Amino acid sequence: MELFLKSVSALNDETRVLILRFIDTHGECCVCDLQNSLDMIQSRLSRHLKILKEAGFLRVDRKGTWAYYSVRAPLDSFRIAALDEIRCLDIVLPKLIKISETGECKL
Amino acid sequence: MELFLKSVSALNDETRVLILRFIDTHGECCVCDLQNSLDMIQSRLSRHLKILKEAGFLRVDRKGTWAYYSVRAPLDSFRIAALDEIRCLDIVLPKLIKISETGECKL
DNA sequence: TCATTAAATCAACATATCTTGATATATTAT
DNA sequence: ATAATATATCAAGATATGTTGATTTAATGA
Repeated sequence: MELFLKSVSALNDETRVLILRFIDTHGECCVCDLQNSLDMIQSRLSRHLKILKEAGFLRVDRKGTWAYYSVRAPLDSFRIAALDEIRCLDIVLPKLIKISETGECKL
Repeated sequence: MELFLKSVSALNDETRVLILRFIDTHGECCVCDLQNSLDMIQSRLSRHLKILKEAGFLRVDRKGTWAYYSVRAPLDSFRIAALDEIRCLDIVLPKLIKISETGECKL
């Protein structure tokens, strides 16, 4: 029950659904690119990424000071079903802004 | 997005997961039997049944003063996946107490 | 009509969750 | 070591959600 509710409560927020959809669409993203792309302040984004990670939807790969988040694999059947549903949602997805690669990332 | 979040937030409560699992296991139940079986006060139960119904998981069939709730059919793929997951949860399920049929239902 | 009963709704309070700005931690470069 | 930067965490306030007891609504039967 606990694990199920952890998954469900992670999905129970419009911001997190957007983040999950964004990373699922664009693949591995670092936090500063997510900040720019999604126009979210850092503490807010960091909080939601943590919740999605602890609920089993995302994984992190740290390279130096950067943290790259991507969809965890493999996912169990329920999380796959949830992600499938999220892929079908009619969301206006912001463009990916890759500032991290140009070295302009100064937030 | 709205509909998805409505489904998800309906699942985001231990009480409602229990109710859904109980009705899924025992089939159509009237509110007073649910009160007795699950040992919940009436307003609490009524609230959660309403949320599960509006999220598309349950349907109601009224017969006189009684209201019989059952799992709605057909369910879409996401709700089916959620229900499948709930069926696998290790829950201590209370016994069904059918007071409505013996006419002892006086709460 | 009036009383009874099942179920729904309301109001008040308690608890949980989200947002923000400030602070802390950790890594890299000078 | 020091400074700068990326990310994480904390504290405070605002909003949402759950619980309870009281009230309302609707159907039945005397």
